[in-house]
Amino acid sequence: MGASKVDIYSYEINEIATIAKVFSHPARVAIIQYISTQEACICNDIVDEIGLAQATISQHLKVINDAGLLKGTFEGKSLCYCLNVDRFQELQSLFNSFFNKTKSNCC
Amino acid sequence: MGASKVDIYSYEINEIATIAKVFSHPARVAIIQYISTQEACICNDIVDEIGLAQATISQHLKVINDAGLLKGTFEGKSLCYCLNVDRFQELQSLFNSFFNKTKSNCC
DNA sequence: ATATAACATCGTAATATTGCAATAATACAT
DNA sequence: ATGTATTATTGCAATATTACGATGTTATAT
Repeated sequence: MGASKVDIYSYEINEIATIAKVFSHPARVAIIQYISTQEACICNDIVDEIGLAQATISQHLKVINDAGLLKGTFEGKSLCYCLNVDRFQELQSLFNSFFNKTKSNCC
Repeated sequence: MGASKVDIYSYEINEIATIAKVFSHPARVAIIQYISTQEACICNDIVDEIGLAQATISQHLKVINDAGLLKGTFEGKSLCYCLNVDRFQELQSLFNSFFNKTKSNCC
């Protein structure tokens, strides 16, 4: 086992879980936070900033990117990672609408 | 490896990741949503409602409970699982404050 | 053309998660 | 005390995730 039974849940439920998974690792939260603080499109300070190997950071960046959270401009020899604020806010909205509609009235 | 290097991140970052992990599995999202819809404290319909074995549901409930999201009253032979709305809203606030402070100004 | 710099990808080892059957524990009823 | 119903725990197998070194790839600089 070890595989989630994705097919038995609704689209919305899987969507929430997928979003949450992106933020479920501290390295990814740290990367997202760090990227957002940079005024200029600075790149591989991420590796220096966070104490993980370049391959590992790249792996996490892929997960973040797959969620649509990166907006990169590719200039010169260094790629540029920026937060896709529109998408970021979209995820926030999705999460909030899930939270807002989940109100218990028992106990 | 496979173990997250938790010690290299700030408390807040680990907190966000820990919260997100609770919601990162569709079964847990479904359980939380289902519990919230029940007016009375209904219990092990969860197993019938979601298509997983009782042991698996119990395991997921433990994760949800460890996050402080359950408020149970123990009456009769069946335990009662209710959503702890206060804690739920607390998590929502923590998440939102993370999202609100993460605003990119690049690209 | 070669070197270098910055990322991505591959392969692999270690750990975590998911899921279930079997079993234990608990609370109530008889 | 014994039986029954409900939930928890244990043990195990399968898969996923995390992390890193090694190697590719791509774009510039010389």
